[in-house]
Amino acid sequence: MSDNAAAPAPEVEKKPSPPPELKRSWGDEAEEEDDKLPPPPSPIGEGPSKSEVSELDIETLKIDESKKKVNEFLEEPEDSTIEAVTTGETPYTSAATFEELNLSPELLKGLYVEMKFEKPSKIQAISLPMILTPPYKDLIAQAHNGSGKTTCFVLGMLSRVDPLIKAPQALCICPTRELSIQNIEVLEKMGKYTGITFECAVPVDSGSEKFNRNPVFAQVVIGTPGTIKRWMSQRKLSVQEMKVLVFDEADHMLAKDGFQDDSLRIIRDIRKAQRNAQVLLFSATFDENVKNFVSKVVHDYNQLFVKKEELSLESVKQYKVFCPDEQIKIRVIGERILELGEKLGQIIIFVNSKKSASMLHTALVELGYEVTTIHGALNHEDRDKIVKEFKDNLTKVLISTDVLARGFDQQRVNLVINFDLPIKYDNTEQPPGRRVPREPHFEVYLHRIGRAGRFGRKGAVFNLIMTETDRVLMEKIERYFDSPVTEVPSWKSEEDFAVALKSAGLL
DNA sequence: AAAAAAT
Repeated sequence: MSDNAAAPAPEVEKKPSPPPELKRSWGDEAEEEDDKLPPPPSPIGEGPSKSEVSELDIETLKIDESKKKVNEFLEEPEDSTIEAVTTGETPYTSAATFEELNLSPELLKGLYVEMKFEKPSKIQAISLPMILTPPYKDLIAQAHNGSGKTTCFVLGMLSRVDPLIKAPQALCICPTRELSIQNIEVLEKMGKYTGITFECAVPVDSGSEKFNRNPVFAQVVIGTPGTIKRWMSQRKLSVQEMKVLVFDEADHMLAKDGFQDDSLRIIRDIRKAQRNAQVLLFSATFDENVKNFVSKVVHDYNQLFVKKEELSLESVKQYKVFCPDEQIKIRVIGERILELGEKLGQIIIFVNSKKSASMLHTALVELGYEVTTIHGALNHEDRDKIVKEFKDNLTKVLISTDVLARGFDQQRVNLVINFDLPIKYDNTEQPPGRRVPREPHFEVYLHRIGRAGRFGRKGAVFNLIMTETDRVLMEKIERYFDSPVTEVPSWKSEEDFAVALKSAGLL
């Protein structure tokens, strides 16, 4: 099951010595540490960029006097990107240090020693008091990609668990098995000294999952909707002691074309047993529709939002390349980008369909490039293996469907390629026969490019534009985020790509 | 028409 080896809580150690300067180049790191992740660039949570760190000085949150009031965050003006709305009488004070949060010494040790955190990142400073202060209100929290959302809710879950109660008390639901596993790994690390038990609720391939699995005693459960629902309906997962329910990628989990039905059902069942269970919704994106809907799902809630124009597009340099046909798109990837080989970090190439993934995989392999591919039609074992190889830096180029668009965290990825632009398919309620012009999927676009430039590192995206439709989609994306995408003048020019990557800080 | 999860 999990980490039960509760070491007798040693003294919480003093903060670790200041982190190494992060001036070394990406390539250097990759060569030196084939096996390990490079050290995080900053000790601040999953922290903001370095520049942000130095000026980060979180002030007291305003106490809301009336029913519902908007607190513009009292950061330096240029830094005031997070807007908080609180309800009720509870005053919240932004946490400048982890000590202020009344965490257990064991949990603090995990933060300092295992996670190498020094003080809360901005989103953590603001959201953690809201999560941890009674009465435990629901929360809708939006924050930038790679800004430390995961650590927020993992820390939230760990600190709300009563170590003495050996039953599930916190549940986190994620859209994919990959994200569930990743989140479990964070929880394991952060909670290492707490002795809090956990289990990952994702489907397993073969017969290893017996007909009659044992009831879950783990205190924290993280997994995908189907498996969690099954465990609940089979009475293997008790919700009697449930205190916290987290939805990672909450906008997708509650979207009609996402996991809305499953999610609502799980919320309902938990609330039936525990009326006051706290519901936490986290995502980098909440479009207006979803925002409206989710506000009906949560009860008395606080919220944190970021303007879409300010959502993480700064650290990732965006490019578009016009390619006459599909063959050229493939050649651009091979001859213009993958040729640069060792000079680049890891790369994810996003496609819109499994078919597209297989096609591209075959084509690139035929051209002699080493790539691996992941999508939902592979068996679970293979998926896990491909992700593990990529995370261990054993493979450099990963072709993926949107299964990895959200949340996937691999710090060495600094380049994303959109072989296909993300499209919305849910043009629902159209009169028959009427074709609606294709819309880009803005949220997916943002999530995809958020795979590069994690933690304020440099990153770039190449959007391969082939048809007139692509061109229009690209324009809409630029307009939506109010962020121009630089054109690579000619797909034929190696120089043009080198210039682009240099300017993005990757070469 | 897509993807994902799972039945």
